[in-house]
Amino acid sequence: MDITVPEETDGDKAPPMVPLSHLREPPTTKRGARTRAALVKAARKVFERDGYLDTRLTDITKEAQCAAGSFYTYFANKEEMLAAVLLEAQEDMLHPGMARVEGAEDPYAVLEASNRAYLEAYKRNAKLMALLEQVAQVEPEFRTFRTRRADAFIRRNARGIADLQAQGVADREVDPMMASRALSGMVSVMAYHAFVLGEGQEDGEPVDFEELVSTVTRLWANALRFPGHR
Amino acid sequence: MDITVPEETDGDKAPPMVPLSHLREPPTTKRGARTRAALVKAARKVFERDGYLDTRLTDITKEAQCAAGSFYTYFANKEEMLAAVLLEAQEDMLHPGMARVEGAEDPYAVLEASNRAYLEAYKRNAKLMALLEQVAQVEPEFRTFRTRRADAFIRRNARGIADLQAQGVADREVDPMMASRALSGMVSVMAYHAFVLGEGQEDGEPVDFEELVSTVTRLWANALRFPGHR
Amino acid sequence: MDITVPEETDGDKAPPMVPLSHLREPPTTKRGARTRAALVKAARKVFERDGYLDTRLTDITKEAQCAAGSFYTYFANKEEMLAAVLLEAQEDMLHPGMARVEGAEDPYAVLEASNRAYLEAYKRNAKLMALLEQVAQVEPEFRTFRTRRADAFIRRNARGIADLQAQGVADREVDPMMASRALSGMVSVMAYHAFVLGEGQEDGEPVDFEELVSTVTRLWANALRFPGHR
Amino acid sequence: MDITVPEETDGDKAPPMVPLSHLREPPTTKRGARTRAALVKAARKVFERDGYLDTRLTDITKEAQCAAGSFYTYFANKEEMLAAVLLEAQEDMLHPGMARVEGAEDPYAVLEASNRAYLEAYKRNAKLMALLEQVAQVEPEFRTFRTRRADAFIRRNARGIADLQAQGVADREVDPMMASRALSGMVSVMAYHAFVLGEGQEDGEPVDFEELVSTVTRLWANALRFPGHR
DNA sequence: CATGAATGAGAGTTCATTCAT
DNA sequence: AATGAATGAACTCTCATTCAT
Repeated sequence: MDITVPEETDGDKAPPMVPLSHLREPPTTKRGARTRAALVKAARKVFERDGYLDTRLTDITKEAQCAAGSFYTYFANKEEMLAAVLLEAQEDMLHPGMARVEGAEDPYAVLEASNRAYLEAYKRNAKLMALLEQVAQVEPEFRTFRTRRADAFIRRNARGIADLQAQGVADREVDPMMASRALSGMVSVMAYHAFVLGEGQEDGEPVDFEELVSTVTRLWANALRFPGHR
Repeated sequence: MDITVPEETDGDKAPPMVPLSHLREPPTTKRGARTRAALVKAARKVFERDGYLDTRLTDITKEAQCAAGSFYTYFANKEEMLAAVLLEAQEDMLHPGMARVEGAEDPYAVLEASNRAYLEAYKRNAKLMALLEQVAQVEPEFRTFRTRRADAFIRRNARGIADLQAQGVADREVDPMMASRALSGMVSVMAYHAFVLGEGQEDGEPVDFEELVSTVTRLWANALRFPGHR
Repeated sequence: MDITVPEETDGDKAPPMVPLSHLREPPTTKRGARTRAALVKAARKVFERDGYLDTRLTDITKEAQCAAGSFYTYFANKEEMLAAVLLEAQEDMLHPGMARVEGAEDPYAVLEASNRAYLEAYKRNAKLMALLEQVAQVEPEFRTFRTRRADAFIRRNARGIADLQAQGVADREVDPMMASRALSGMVSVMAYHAFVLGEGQEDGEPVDFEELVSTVTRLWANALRFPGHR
Repeated sequence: MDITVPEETDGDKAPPMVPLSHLREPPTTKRGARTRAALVKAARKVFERDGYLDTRLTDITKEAQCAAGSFYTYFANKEEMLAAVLLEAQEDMLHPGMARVEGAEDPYAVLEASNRAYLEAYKRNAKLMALLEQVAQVEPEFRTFRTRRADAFIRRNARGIADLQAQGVADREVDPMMASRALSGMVSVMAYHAFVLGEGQEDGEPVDFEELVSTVTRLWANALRFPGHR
C-alpha cells in the first residue's frame, strides 16, 4: 500500500518501534542464547494459539521446555516477552519489499503492487496481526505501538498521494493525510476481515485473494480519481 | 452510512443482537428495578472509564452503592452485565434515523447525510464503541456480536450500492458486497480514529467533524464513480 | 424386628425424639397453617431429591411457591425444617404395628413378621431413611436422634431376646443387648443396601423382597439357636 | 472377617480402589516431597478432627504451615486431597494380614481370628473410617469407593461361606452372597458402634473388645450353623 | 403474614513473581 | 544459568439471613 515516490526518505528508521526497549541484557553464553530463543519461539506459538490474555507464563515455559523461573532471566514480564516476539517478527511484518516506482511508471500498477504486497504480508502474519490487535486493546503500550506503526504507513502513503496530486493525477480536493488514513484503513480493515476473521468462520467463501487486491485497488484509484480508468 | 433505498425492508428485525439472552428474571418490584438500573448505569460508567478487563464486579457495586452480592440478583457475571449495558444503549448506537431517499433525490446528498448520521452516532457513543472494540478482542461472544452488527450495516449498504449500479450511477465493476465492506470499513476506521483514539491523544488537531464527513463522503462517491463530480 | 413380648411397656413414649424441640409457635391463622404445611411438604420433596446439603432454603420456598422470607416465619433454619419433616414422617417410620405375640405363639413366625414389617417400613420410607443417614453424618443433633431411634429398637429387641433366653429357646451365652445390637444392625444394613443403595445402582438384580425377609430371619433365628430348625 | 480358604486368589488386585486417579504430578524434588507429605499429614489430622465438610483448605495449609496456594501445587481440590489421604492409609485399612487356614483347621478358630483382625484394623483406623462414612454420604465418588471396598470383603467372605457349605459345615439353605452381606454388615455395624460412636459418647461402658470379638464370632457361627457348638 | 430484594462474610481458586537449591 | 516449589494478594461467586414495603 506504499505508493511513496522512491526518493522520499521516510522517518521509519526510528528505533525498533517496539515498546519496552528496556529489554534485559542479552545472554552471554551459548546456552543462554538457546534458552532465550526457545522462549521467544514458544511465546509466539502460545500467544498465537491462546491469545495474549489467556497465556500464562508457565504455558510459555512449558512449551519451551524450561523451568518457570528461567523466564525471568530474560524477560521482566509478559509484556516484554511480547515485545521480543514482535521485535523478531517486525522485519517481515513491517513493509514488504515495495517495488520502486520509477518516474514514468503507471501509478495504478504501482498502487496495485503495493496493495498486493501489503495484503500478502498481512496474510503471512495473520495470527500475529490478530494478536497485535488484541494486545492493542489491552495494553496501552502496545496500542501506541500499533498506532505508530499504522501512522508510518499512512504518512508514507499520504506523501504518495500528495505527489500524485502535484502531478495532477489525483483529486486535489482531499487532504492527502486524511485521504491516506481513510484508504489505508480501508485496506487494513479488509485484510483483518479476510485473514483474521475469515479463518475461524464457517462463512463459506473464504475471500478470493486476487479479487481482494483488485477491488481494493480499484476503489482506491477511483477514490482519488486516477485518470483514464478502465 | 446507510444508503439503502427506502422500500428495501431489511432483515434487521432479528432479535436483540445482544449476546447472552439468558438474562436473569427481571425485578418485579419498584425497588428492584431501581437497583438494577443503578447497576447498569454504574457498570456503563465504570466499563467506559476502566475498560472491561480492569473492572472488578465490586467496582460496579461500589459505584452503584449496593452490596457485592446484589450484583448476582440481576446478572450472572460480568459478561451478562455488559450485555445489559449494550442492550440498553443499542437503540441509540444502531443507526440514527436515516433520511429517506426519494426517487429523484441526489445520491450524493443521501450519502452525505448517511455518513453524517453514522459519525454523529459514533461520536455520541464513542466510549461505548471503544469498549465494544475491546471486548470483541477478549470475549468470543461479543466478537460475534460486533461482527453481526457490522454485517448488518454492510449488507444494507451493499443493497444501496447495488441499486445505484442498477440505476447506472455507480461503478459496475465492483462486487457490491465487497465494495460495501471496504467503504463501510473505511468510515468506521475513521470514526474509530477520530473519536476513540483522538480523545486520549495529545495529537493536537482533534479532527474537524465537517471535514471528516465531507472527505469520507467524497472518497466514497469517487470510489463508486458517482457521476457529475464537483 | 420387634420381638418384645406384649406386656413389656417400653420407654418409647419419651417425647418426639426429634431434635430441636424449640420449634416456633404454630401458625394461628388458616393461611399460616397452609403455608407451613406447603413448606414441610416441599422440604421433604427437595431434601429427598437433592440431599440435605445441596438443598438451599430458596429451593424449598420455590417448591412451596412462597417467598424466601416466609421460611423464617415458621422455621429458624434448615435444621429445624428437617426436624419438622422428620416429626411428620415419624409415625410411619417408627415401627409399624407389630403383631402381638401370644404366649404359645411360634417365635420364628413372630420374628419373621417383625422383620417383614421393619423392612416394609424401611422400603416405604427409603428416601427419608437415606436422608437421615446423610444428615446424621453432618449434623450432630441428628446423629443423636438417629442413635436414639436405633437404640430404642435395639433395647426392645434385647428384651425379646432376654425373654426367649429365659424360656430356653435362645442361646444363653450371648449378652442380649449386644446380640440385639448385632442382629438389629444386620437387618438395618441389609435394608440400607437393598432400598437405598439398591435403587440408583445398575446392579442388575434388585434384591427379592421375600428372599430378603427369609434370609434375614433365618440367620437371626440361627444366630440365637432357635430350636427345631427346618 | 475374611474366612476365605487360602488357595482362593481373589480379584482384589484391582487398582488402588481410590477415587480420582487424576492426581497431579508427583513432586520431583526433595522439598516438594516434604511439602506434599506435610499436606497429606495435616489433611488427615484436620479431616479427622473437624470432618470433611467443615474443613477449609486453609485449615489444612495452616496446619501444614505453608501458603494457601501451595495446596494447588499438589491437589486440585479437597476431594483429591482426601483421595490422597485414603490412598496412603489404604494399606493398613484394607485387610489386616489374615491368618492362613490350613485344610484341617478349625473353621471357628479361623473365623474368630478373622473377626479379631478386622475389628483391630477398624479400631486402629477408627477416625478414618468415621471420615469415610461421612464422605460417602456427601461425595458420590467416595460412596462408590466405600461400596466397592465393602463388596470386596463381602465377596471374599461369600466364597468362604460357599466352601463351608460345600464341606457340609454351614447351613446350605442360605445364599452365600446374601448371608455374607448380612453377616459382614453385622460386624461392620458393631465396629462402627464401638469405635466410632463409642468414642465421643459418655455412654459409660466402652465395649469390651474381647466380648465384641466373641459375640460377633458366636453369632456368625451360629447363623451358619457351624457344627459342634460349645 | 407475605414478599423478595439487600446484605456481606467467607470459601475456593489462579497465577505472576520470588528465591533457595 | 537453571530449576521448580513457595508465596499470597486478588478476585469471583454463594447463600443464609434480615428487613423495608
